[in-house]
Amino acid sequence: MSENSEVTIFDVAEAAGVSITTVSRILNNKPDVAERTRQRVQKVIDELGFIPHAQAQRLASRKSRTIALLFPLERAVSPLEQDFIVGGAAAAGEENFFFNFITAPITESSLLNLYRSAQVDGIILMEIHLDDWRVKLLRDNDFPFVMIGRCADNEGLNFVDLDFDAAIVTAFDHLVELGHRQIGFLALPAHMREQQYGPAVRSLAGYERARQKHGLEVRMWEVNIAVEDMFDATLNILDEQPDLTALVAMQGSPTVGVIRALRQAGRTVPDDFSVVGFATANVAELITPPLTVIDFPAFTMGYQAAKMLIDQIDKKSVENGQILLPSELIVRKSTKPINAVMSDGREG
Amino acid sequence: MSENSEVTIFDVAEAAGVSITTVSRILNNKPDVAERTRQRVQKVIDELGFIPHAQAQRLASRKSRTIALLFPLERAVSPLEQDFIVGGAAAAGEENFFFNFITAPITESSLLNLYRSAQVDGIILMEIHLDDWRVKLLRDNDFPFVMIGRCADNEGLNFVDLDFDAAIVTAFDHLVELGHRQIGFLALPAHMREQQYGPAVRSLAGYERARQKHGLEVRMWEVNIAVEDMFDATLNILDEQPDLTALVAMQGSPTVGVIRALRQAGRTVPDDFSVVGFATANVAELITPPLTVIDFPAFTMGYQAAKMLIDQIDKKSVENGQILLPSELIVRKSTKPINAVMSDGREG
DNA sequence: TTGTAGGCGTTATCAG
DNA sequence: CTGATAACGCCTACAA
Repeated sequence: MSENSEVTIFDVAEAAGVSITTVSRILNNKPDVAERTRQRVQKVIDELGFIPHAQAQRLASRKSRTIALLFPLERAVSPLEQDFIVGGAAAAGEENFFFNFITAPITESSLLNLYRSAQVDGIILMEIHLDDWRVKLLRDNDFPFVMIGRCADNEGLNFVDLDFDAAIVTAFDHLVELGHRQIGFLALPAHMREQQYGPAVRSLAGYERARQKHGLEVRMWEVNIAVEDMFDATLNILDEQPDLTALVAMQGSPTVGVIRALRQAGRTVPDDFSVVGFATANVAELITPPLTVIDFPAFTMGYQAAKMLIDQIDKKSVENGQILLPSELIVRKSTKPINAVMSDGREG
Repeated sequence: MSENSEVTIFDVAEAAGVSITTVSRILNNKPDVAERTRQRVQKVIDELGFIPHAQAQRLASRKSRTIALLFPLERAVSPLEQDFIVGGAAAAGEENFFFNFITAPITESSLLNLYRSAQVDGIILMEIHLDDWRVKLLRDNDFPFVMIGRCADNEGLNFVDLDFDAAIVTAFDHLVELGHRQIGFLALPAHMREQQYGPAVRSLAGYERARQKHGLEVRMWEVNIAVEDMFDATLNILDEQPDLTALVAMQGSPTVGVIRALRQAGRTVPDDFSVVGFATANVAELITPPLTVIDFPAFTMGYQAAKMLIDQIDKKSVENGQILLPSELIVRKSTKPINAVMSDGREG
């Protein structure tokens, strides 16, 4: 194999005694080539170490074979979502697509330019709001994209999302089954709800459903996604409502703050108090005690979103373009039946 | 602004009454254009909503303005390194470079093809071994790249790495200063050392230095990077050497397994036993008690590597191409002076 | 300061 | 099944 990186399709054609058209056909696995010719040319390609020039291919074919994930760094979302990246890249790699990872803040024109400049064939959007300007823009311009998350109206849109509503109901079902009745809900911060951030709104709806389903009182607080804030909030809450025996929290890994506050307040998890969180397996295992959670399959979500997007780009159609992942409860060591607990929070 | 995405440089030239050369000059901020002309043409560009075709630019200019991070998924490295991605992408975005994130397994030819096919202008390599075939290959072919990590011989190479050797010494200094003398070292697994994985080898060297500096006995074990393995190993170690009062661990977040094992063995951290780990702030805060660590600044490392690579590509030279980050000890709640502890591990 | 002309390395169309 | 030839959209000497 030659080391010459300047070999072009012309050189191959000349050396093989065919036209560049034929070489191009072979490069792109077109059917209309004689098997003998194919083999002869392929041999020359290998001998010369010819590698097609990606940019030239993209210019001529008008396809970039590149997708991008828009990852809004500035919103400082939970590290839960980190695995979207890895999952998306893995899927793109399998399909021989390039995976662009973009963290720069996006504007209307920069978003459109991504397509107009032919840099990408499609985009994965995350941090979706119920009424999302990016979604409108891309849909109106008929640009291929897939959402991780979903809007209020998803007609004709492709997405993969977790069923946050059902997830919260599942969490409450679990606690009620363990005998808990005084259960608090730590919702995402108010500004997320106000901005109509999907998970914030839907988890709240789930809470309402769960509450009514089990006839529970309203015990809900909106808390920032940070260990300190979770810690402080929990102390205050215990102070106000010492009869609580369990909490469900949306905030992911910072839920460790809840457990620390409980310990400081003299409540042991899970003996005196149960906690259900929201996290990937990795994080849940780090927390002490290992956290019973609604699983957050970030890798899978990124993976499926990328696959779906590539389908959309290649085939212009997707078999199932709306994947709503069911919530899966993983019971670890932070929840326990209440019957071992007295109403004052001490062991019986 | 027009919405027509089919506007080309020809249309702009025609509408502005200039040649495409002039338009090109303005697009690329070349100096030799009359200010009046520039403004007139710029106005037309805006009015027409012209966006240069990225692939065409790349083909003609022979530059992709794209860098890639090769992230070896199969080796299942610690999640510490996840933030390399975000840091690298942030830096690339600032420099107007595209950031390709590649997780597919790489071969000699696929690595070379990345350059030969003109898909990328440069690469960030991670998981560097002292004698790394990828490094040799890229250096021999004179392809731009930067390492996160470093080889044994780094002559003429660019990298950003943590000083693992010094880091371990720092950790031991801290413990010795607290009065500890029976200190164990949980090294990275043997296969990493055998494969000459940089951090594995260098942390071991650091351990030897620290041991001799302080006149400590050899108390070293190679342990897998997994909570369970850390847990089991710690129980065995405590059984063998009950006089231990502190451990230094290289494994990152799974070090939580050490703390759990200590608790199970009746040792409380930090009252009866001190632990120093290796982790990012995020993870260290999740562990209970919050872990005293050598900080692992993954975001910064990814960021600096990308900046350095882009420097190398643009200017063909780098001012300081070998960044060895000093180790920074962050004292949290998992270490404590020994004088409060009796030799049998109970409080005095 | 501006324009002309010739690539850049492919793919695609249409004849043969 | 194969081959000219014209795009693809832009950049870059070189000339004016």
